[in-house]
Amino acid sequence: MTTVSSRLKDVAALAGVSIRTVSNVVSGSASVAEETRARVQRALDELGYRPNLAARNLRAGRTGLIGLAIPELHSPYFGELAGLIVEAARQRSWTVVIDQTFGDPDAERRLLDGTGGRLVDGLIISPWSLSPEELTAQARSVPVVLLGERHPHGLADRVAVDNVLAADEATTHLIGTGRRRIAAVGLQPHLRNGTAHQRLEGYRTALRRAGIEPDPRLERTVTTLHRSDGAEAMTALLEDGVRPDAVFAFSDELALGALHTAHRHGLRVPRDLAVVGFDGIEDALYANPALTTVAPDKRQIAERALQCLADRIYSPAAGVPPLDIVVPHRLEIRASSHAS
Amino acid sequence: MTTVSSRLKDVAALAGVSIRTVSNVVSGSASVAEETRARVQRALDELGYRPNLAARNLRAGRTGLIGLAIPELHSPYFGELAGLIVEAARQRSWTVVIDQTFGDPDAERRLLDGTGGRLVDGLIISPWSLSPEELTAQARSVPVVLLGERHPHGLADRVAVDNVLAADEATTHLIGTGRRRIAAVGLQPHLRNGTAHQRLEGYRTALRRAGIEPDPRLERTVTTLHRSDGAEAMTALLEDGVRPDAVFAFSDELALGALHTAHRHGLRVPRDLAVVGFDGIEDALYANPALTTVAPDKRQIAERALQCLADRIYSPAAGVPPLDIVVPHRLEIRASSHAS
DNA sequence: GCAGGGTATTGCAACGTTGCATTCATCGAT
DNA sequence: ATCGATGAATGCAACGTTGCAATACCCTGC
Repeated sequence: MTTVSSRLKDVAALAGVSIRTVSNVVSGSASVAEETRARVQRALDELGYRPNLAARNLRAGRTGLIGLAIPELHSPYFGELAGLIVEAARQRSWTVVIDQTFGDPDAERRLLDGTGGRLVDGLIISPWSLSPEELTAQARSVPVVLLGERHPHGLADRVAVDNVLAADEATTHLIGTGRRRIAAVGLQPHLRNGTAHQRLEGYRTALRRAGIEPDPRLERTVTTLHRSDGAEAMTALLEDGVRPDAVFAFSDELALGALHTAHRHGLRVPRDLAVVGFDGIEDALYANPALTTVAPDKRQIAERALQCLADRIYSPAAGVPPLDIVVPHRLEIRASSHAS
Repeated sequence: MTTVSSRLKDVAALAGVSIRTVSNVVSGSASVAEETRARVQRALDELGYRPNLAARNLRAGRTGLIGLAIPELHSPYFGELAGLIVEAARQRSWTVVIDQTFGDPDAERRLLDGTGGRLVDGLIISPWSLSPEELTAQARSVPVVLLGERHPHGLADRVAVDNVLAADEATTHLIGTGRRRIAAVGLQPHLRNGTAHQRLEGYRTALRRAGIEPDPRLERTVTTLHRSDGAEAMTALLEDGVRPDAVFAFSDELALGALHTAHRHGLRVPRDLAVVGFDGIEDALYANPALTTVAPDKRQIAERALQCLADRIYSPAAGVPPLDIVVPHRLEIRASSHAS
């Protein structure tokens, strides 16, 4: 049974050397005689020494923690993304603390301005309810990387897919399968979040290019991006009699909800209705039928975001302008949008 | 624009008082004259003071962090659970650091014995590959709560549903819909994890009670609990010609994978095949058809686990024996298991 | 035999905070 | 007038670690 708590001091006493030498052995940086190192190592093992991170951090001025702020962990997209970020962070010897904002603008603001203490060395935030202006207005105590949100002259790096292009591709694909009455599900005018707006833009662009005038009755607002919202929007679409022959949902969850409602109403997918989602979550692959989706390269999002943080944290050259990193996406075409 | 970093010292200098007085104002514990408090408060605001948590933690011997170790964040069950735990932790002013073990026994061991430093005040772990014996053998540097795993004479508190009972209920429900050839998907003999074993036990008990002798060919092993494993197991079941009329999957993901394969093979659910899952994830509700599932009360799991930690951390009475907390579950009956 | 250069080890100080004890002033009770 | 009690503010020390500089020692080369 190891001791609950032992410090460099205790190890030093046991090994008959100074605290500093033990520290040198632990860090492995300075040169230590082989014999001494062995003796100290034995003492370390015997006492089960574990470094006190609070002390280490106090000394170093760093905590080794980075924050990840996302709207909600239970949604598949953010769950998958968070998993990749935690993994990538571990490779860089960082630990991730996760905060859920639930789309609350105050929570997002609080995290950005660092209220609540200098706990983290950097912050990755997927903003939801803050406008681009607000995101850029804050003074920052730590480097920040924004996920997904566009910010013209921001103070922070940004990593995201090209939402306009991706939405355009998805819509163009649907047009290519012969659809003409394509609904867009996922507008969120109540939020200042720009993502939905960009996807709508891509959707309309694709329609116009094909000579189809966007029909406002086919553009549907949702409260959140959950399955239930997609189900409700689909119900409304069917009841309003606008007779869509396809749905482009701004998230896979919305698409899955729409799919569910379509089935309930006896529609056959993709014969009567094609469905395309956005996010590339794993559920999409196993939906019935398998859901076509725009899949951002999430692994690369995680990687690039951490790379940005690392650069800012370890080389704090104040002059470097914020980066705007566009990660690739792929349109995964599956059964839900095959030609009817 | 606030200063990037200011300490009690700086605030004290600006307000013309001692460091200690500023500390008293910040903590609000000692008595401070109203006029002084106001002046200090103004200085605090002006400098944008944020406490240095490393220093505070070093002094207090606590970090205010708790660890959450789960196999993987991207699976819906753990994503949902993690979200609830993060939320419940915040209500107790704790911050959660998340670790993914990916079922690696070494990773689990490392977390339990505290290698890697005393970062957290407590640990919630959902063990996957460690046997009950190993889980109890470790000396612990911090309080630990186990999720899901049974451990007869453990050193740690445990929070879980009654797996045997829950599996029994699910199987009994299937029998009640007239099924007789009920497959069990999710055995994991390669892991020492007891969960699958308990669910198998409940499954067999229910069969025998109904006078059905368990058929080994209907009991299927999986590598992990992902959708793909469920899909593969279903494929094997169909190809082996054992002709099941129902599937009880030990996780919802397995069930969704099985559902997917069943559809591909032209089986109609629930007419030709009934499917029941386990975990109560949100996808289950929106599957086609909606998936019957055994839903543990996840919110209560999160609450009780944190309550255990709080008790151990704040009242470290060494004598209190480990608790074994059974949280309720509900069998959510949906279309996937309606009578054929 | 001594300068010069390396290796091995050490002590001191500091990171920013808070517990404890102390100081000083004020006020009411004796 | 004196004492004790109370309120307000402060100084000191310590939490455990590591950067820096200093020390002591040994070896090589002239």
